[in-house]
This record gives sequence, C-alpha cells and structure tokens, in this order.
Amino acid sequence: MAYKFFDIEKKWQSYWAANKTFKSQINSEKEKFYVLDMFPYPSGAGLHVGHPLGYIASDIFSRYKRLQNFEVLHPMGYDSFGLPAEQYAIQTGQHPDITTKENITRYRQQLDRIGFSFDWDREVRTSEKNYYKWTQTIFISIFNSWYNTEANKATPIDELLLLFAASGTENVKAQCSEELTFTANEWNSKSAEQQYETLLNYRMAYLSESEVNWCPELGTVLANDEVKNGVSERGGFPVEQKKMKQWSLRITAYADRLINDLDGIDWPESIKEIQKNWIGKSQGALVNFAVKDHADKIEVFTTRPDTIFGVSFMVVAPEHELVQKITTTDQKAAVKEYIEVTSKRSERDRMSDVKHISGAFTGAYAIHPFSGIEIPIWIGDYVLAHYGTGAIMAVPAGDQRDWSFATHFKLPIPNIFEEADLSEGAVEGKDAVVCNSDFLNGLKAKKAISLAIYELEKAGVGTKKINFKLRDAGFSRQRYWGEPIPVYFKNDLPYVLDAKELPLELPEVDKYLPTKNGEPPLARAKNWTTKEGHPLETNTMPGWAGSSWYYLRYMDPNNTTELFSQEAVNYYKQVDLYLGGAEHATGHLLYVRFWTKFLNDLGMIPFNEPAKKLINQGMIQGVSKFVYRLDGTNTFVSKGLIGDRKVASIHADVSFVTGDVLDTEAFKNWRVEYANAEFELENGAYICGSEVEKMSKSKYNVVNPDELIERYGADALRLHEMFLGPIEMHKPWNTKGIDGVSRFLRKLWALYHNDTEEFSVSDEAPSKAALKVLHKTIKAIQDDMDRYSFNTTVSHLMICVNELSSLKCNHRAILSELVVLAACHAPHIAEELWSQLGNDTSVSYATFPKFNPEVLVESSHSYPVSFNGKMRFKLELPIGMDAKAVEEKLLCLPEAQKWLDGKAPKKIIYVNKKIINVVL
RNA sequence: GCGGAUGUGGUGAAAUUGGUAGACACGCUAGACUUAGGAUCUAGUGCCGUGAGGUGUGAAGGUUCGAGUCCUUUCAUCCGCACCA
Repeated sequence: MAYKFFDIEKKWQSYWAANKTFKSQINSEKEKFYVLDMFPYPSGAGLHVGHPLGYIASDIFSRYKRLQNFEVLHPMGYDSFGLPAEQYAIQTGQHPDITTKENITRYRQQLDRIGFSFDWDREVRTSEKNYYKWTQTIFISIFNSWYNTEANKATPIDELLLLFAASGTENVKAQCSEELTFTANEWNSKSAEQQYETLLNYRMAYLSESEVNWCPELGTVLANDEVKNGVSERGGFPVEQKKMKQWSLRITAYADRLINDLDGIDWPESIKEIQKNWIGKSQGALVNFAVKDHADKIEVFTTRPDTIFGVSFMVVAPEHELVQKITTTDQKAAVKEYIEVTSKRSERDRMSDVKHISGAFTGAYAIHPFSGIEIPIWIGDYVLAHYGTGAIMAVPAGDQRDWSFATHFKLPIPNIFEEADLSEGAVEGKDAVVCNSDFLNGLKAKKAISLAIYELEKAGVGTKKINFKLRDAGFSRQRYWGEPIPVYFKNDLPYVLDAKELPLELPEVDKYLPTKNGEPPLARAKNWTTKEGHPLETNTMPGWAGSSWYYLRYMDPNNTTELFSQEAVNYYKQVDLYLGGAEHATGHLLYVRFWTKFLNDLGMIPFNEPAKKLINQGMIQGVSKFVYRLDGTNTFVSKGLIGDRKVASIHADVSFVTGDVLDTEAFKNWRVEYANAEFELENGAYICGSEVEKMSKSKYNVVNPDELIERYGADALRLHEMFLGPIEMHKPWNTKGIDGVSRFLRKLWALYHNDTEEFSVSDEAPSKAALKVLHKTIKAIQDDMDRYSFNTTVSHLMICVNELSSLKCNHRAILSELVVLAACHAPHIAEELWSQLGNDTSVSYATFPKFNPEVLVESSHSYPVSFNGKMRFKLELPIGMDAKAVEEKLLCLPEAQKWLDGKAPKKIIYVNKKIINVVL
C-alpha cells in the first residue's frame, strides 16, 4: 500500500471524532496539563496559513504531554461577539447570530482537516446565552464588590455597608471615584436610596461620564484603534469626542498587583515590559500651590519634588477646571482663543505634534509653598488633563519640556544644580547636586526627594503619591452584538438584575444602528425593561468581557448552576501553556489577569494568574506579488525592464505566480480589465516584484491551508509550518519548502514498507547503530520539546529517518518507538503505522520512548584538532585519555608536524570529549 | 526620544553551558533511471582561489588557548510606547 495521505487522514480524523479520543476528564490518578490557544474570532474570511501556526504548536505540545501520561486539557472555542459581524449586519440586515454561526461552521471544517486534538465537547462560544449568562454573573459580582486598599483585595459590598453603619468612612480605605467622609450617624440617617447612591461611589463597576469617539456619519461609536488622525479608519469621516455615561471597572485598584505578579510568571520579557509601561507606575508627590487672591489651590503631581526650588512657572491643561476661575480680565481673550484652538485638535493630534510649543498666560499667580515667591500660571497643551492632576510645576532647569516652554516664551530659567550649563537644555539626570534650594542644598536627587516629601508633609502642603498611567477599564459599548449589561435603572440609579433573571438575552431589533437621538441599538428593542417596567441598560459589554474568563469555563463548560465547579477548577487550575499573538499585550492579557485576580479575591479560584507560561507565536506574513503597468496603457512590464518608465504597481494574486514568474494567462482571466493586457517579457517570462506584507485578502497574498492539505496532506502542513522557524518569530510564508517535509513523510512510510509497498518489519534484534540513532533522536526531541523548539524537532525526525534509511533498518523494536516520536507532529501517518504495527489503541496514548544513555556511550571521540583556534584535522582518540598521552600522540602525527612548521607548541589545550587546541 | 526584539549562505534556518559555524530543508549544478518529469536515486554546493590555502555569523574594538555565543561602541530593520510631569 502506498502512502495515501488523503485516505489515512480522513480515516483517523473520523476515528478520533467517533471515539472521542481527546476527551479530557478529571482524573485524580494523573497529573493535569492545560494547554490553551487564544480562541479565534470567527471572521468571514476563514483561516489562512498564518492562523493555525500557534494551534499546531500547541497541539504538538498537547500530544507530547499525553504521551508523558498527563491528563491534558486542550480545548477550543470562539470569541464570537465582535464588530465585523455587526458591521455586516448593518450593511445586509442579516442577524449577526446567523453569520457568526456560518463562520464558525466554516472554521470548524478547516480546523478539523488539520488534525487537532481538541476536546470539542468543551467548546465555548462567547455569544451563546449559556456562556454569556455567566459573563453577566461575573459583572454582577464586580458590581457587588468594593476594593479594600488596606487588605489589598476585592471584597463583597455588604461588608462595606456594615463598616459604614458602624463607623462611617473612618476605618474604610477603599478605591472609589470620589473621596467622601461621613460618620456612622450621618450614614445611618440617610434614606435607603441615599445610602445606595453613596455606595455606587465604591463599587468596582461604576457609571461615569466619559468621552467616546462618536462618528455621526457612520452613526456609531468607534474604538480608539478605529480612529486614525481624527477621522474614522473606515470611510474617513470626522469623529467627535462625545460625553456619555459609561460603565467602567476599577482595574486601577489592581495596578500594583498587575505589575508585581509579573515576576512570578514565565511570560516573554517584551510582554511584561509592555504591560509595565502601560500601567505606568511613577512615584512622586502631590504638591499644593496656593493661587494668589483666590481660595483655590492648584494641585500638581511631580516625580521630582527635589527640584521644587527651581519652579519658575506653572502650567495647567487647557481643560483644567480652574482655568476659567483664575484667568484675569486682560488675559481672558488670549486664553479663550488658545482654548478654542487646542480643543479643535484631538488628543491624538496633540500627541503626534510634540515639537510645536504653544500656550497662554492666565494672568494669575501661584505662591511657592516654601519660598512664597509668586509664580505665573500658564496654560499649555503639553500638559494633559487626564494624567496626574492636569497641572504641573514647571522646572525648566530640570525638565526638557519645561525648558523648551520657558525658552519659547522667554520665561526665567533659574538654576538649581551645581555646575550646570542650562544654555542648551535642562539637566534631567539624577546625579546632579542640588543648589539654590534652601534645605535641599548639597544633596543628590535620591536623598533630596525624600527630604522634600518629608518637608512638604510637615508643612501640610503635599503628600507622597504613587501615580499610574493605567486608567479604569471602559466597559460600555454602544453596540448591538455584545453581552447585554444586566442592569436596570430606577430613579436614575443603576441596579443589577437578580441572578435568576439571567441570562439577560440580547433582544431583537429592527436595525443594528443607534437611534436618532444617538442611543445604542438596544434602545430600539421593544419592551427593553424589567417586568416591573424599569428601563434596562442599553449599552453592551466590550469584546474583551467574554475572553477574560473563558479559560475557566473550559474546565466545566456545561455547568448549568455555576460558572464552574470547585472540583474542576481545583483540578485543572491555571493554564500551563498559553499560546497566542503578542498584539493582545495590553488588551486581553491585562484584562484576563485582572478578572483572574478578582475571582481569586472572592475565593472562587485558587490562583491569581491565568497562565504560568505564555508563548507569543510570530505572525506569518504574506509575500505579495506585484505587476507593473505602464502609466496610461494596458501594458505590463516585467520587473527588470521598467527602467525610468512610470509604472503603477498592482497586486497580483499569489496563486498566479510561481517563484517570480507570472502565469500571464491566469492573470488575464482574473479580471475583465486585464483581459486584453499586453506583456513585455524578459527572457520569455514576466518577472514580478515581491514584498513582505501582512497576509490579507486585500493584498491578494493569502495562502489557504485547505489547498495545501489537498496537495500535500495535513501532516505535511503541520510539519512545514513548524519547520519554517522558531515559533515566536515573524516570518514570511513560503510554500516551496513543503516538498521537503512531504518527502520526509514518504521516507518515513518507506521504512515500514518494502519495495512492493507491503507492510514489512523485522522482529530481529536491531543493530547497535540503529539503536544509537533512535536514542540520539529521543534525547534530541525531548530536549527540543521541553524548550518549545518545534522547528528543530522536525529536523531531528528527518535526520533520524535519513539515518535509519541508510542503515536499511526495518526492525520493529526501532520503528515502533519512532512512530511514537513522530506522533505529535504527524499524527495521522503515525496512527496508521501504529495500527499496521498491530496496535489496536490510538498512538495518542502510547508512552513516549524512554531515553537510554547507555546506548550512546562511546569509547572514542573524533577530536577536532585546532592550531591557534583554527580547525585543521580530526583525530580519533579513546575517551578519557591522559593529557600527556594525547600530546605525545598528537605531536608525532605528520599532519601535526605540517602545522607546527618546526615550531614548538607553547601550550596544548585538551578538553575531554570536546576539542584539542595547539597554541603556537 | 524611550523601551524591546532581530541581524548567520542564493532562501528558511541550526549551533541548549564559550569548544569542528552553516546541521536539517528549499533552491541550484552535474550524473543515473526514464517516452515523459513538478517522480526517484547518487554526488556536489558559504565566499575568494585551478591549487595549496585564505576568508567568513550587520560593523568596529575587547576578554579568551578558543567567540555566532561574553563585554564595549556602533549601524540597520521590525515592534511597542510616546509631551506621563
């Protein structure tokens, strides 16, 4: 029987499905291992060869762990709420649920053909009500919690009620929207509704006015990454900032823990770094500056309180609430004009145009807290309203931005550092010695900072403060295709639904667009109220809600009474290996850590990080092909013949191109406008240009895995994707090399079959040489697997098969171990050979071959002999030979004499089993 | 500007602790078998050189008997952040 991959793959895929081969169950006899892929959003375009890369790697690892007798949990599902389905619905009127289901069916078919070992009984879909019911439940838990900053954990809101009733705010340290102070008496004299309203200030899910990107033309709210340079990415329509009541979650309460716990997890350094930057912790002080002739104070945040005597002006953000109050009459016009100009620029514009210095003087003065000197207060857009306090004390001697501002507006630059030259710029380092600074003179930054804070606190004008860039997570989307937020309003106050009312199902609407007055699509639903008639929340949850806990639901996906059972979560625990793209560094990977910590605080799970180990698989890029049309003609010029002529480069579909050569007939048949195309050929061929770009439909560089599977088989695709290079690197797709792995599979098959294609293995004892090859491979593959080096595992399998082929080895003892070694990578052919070897169970649960080091023990070693570090010849010597004996033996050799060239060696380095180096 | 990653043949890459650079594969060259080849097999293939030999891991220094690997400086590409006080 020849190697017919098509039949073999179909046969075993049906076998696995029929026998539920990869079903995972809680098994106290076995240690668990949880391998998770970031689940996909099922887009309408289907899979291209880049998508399965990570799935193949994780599948290989799952299979490896099964062979090592772990109880492997390896599930898959769909992140099925999302914008594209909704956009499609807006355009076509098709319900997103229908298109989503169609897309999922297509995805599933494509996934199934690759031979993954998923436990499909555990599939989850975030858009199914039996899943989002529990997403809503978690939201309610968050709403019903407050963050105790003293205990440093989320706590049920009921406890806060008791604290307020007993002692008011006195002993309460809580993360809240607004610092409130009241006594127990004051609390207890409030009405129930007043108490409820006050409590909203402390809940971990809260409503607040915040800005959204509203695009009137599209009639929808856009995410930040859908807005490019102030206009919508799609369509290029203007986008406005609009204030809306939005739900937010207090992720900022976890800022410190989100940074600190990074130390305990094995994630790529780059991801950790990105998360740290995103959270943006900075330590410093809050300082109050009194405003001359006003009762108000300006509060600033600074990381350099040591430079406080260098303050020569203040800058507040144009949006700062005090600006209107303190601006003097003569400056009113200038300030008004400046605010108008800046308000037209979006935050993004302001950020992208950093060099341009602008500002206006308010006419008001602040009083220096120590020296009492009057300091002019300016407004300037380099101070951002949302960071810190929206105001700074400007120290031009110590901060380059302040220096530039001062220079531009000819403000004084008082020196506060010894031996400083301030003519070219500020002194930003922390090594300068402070001077002209009263009690701080003679100190360097480190000591001066703590002394300055001490003095500020003593004088009652400042406090130590840790500031974070991280903002609370917006949790409202003015969209249809998302989880409804289980909230209703009574007297304008938000209340969560009772658990028994869940799931709050997504209602039917006539259109997937906002209403005329800009309310979200859910406002179109009929009777969108509770039974009592209270209006329901019309926002839906953001895309990241469902994905923030899906890894937990996989552990117990069909539980109808709770999120997951304690039994399941205590058995499967954290994800051991998580694979997915690095683009989720500050989104999903931060939110999933946040929810994990929250659920841990409430005692629902026994761990506080979702995944022990994270690997970011690299992106597979497309190689786009270009043809060049002479301007104003229908003539296409081969790349080498363009010269100085003006041409337009046009993407040609990669399927028309072999190597660099275009199939001109296929190109002409592609589109009507190319039917009469003419070609200028070089050496009889049309040569295309190429460029590495993102793999995408619009660039006509998509390679579809289905076609490759048809031609080469799933095993070949799996091997080829791994063989492309290290899993975490970006790399352009290259179909060409797939012939190599395809040849390998046929060679592997040939080891088990004779010239007439009949299965034929020998039961005789294998040769020493063959055993050596096998055990060398066992060791290599095991080592490679343990460091996730999947590309080299493929090479080692190839080397093994090549060597066994040249040894003409067909011994059962060797081949039945080899088939297990190959089973993770090429499971279909492995199952077939395993069954031909006479096994009646799946190779998936075989035992990974045990490495026997004794087989590899050598009595001699072929030493490379170097002279001055350059390898000249080899010398076979017994292992463990005495250095002196080696030296004597070596120097007698004619080869050595030649390189010694009559000189006596200065030194001879001899490292057992490694090398000999002669120093001349 | 700051932070991170990556630079090795014609191509994808390998070299786990410093110890034979280029394994494995694609491609290419030559040969065999063949009616045919996008099949298979054999041999070769970093570069320069007919050769002996020289040279070679982005560049330049350094440490070492020995450096792709360690240190310093530098260049290029990619990614992330970006007036963060």
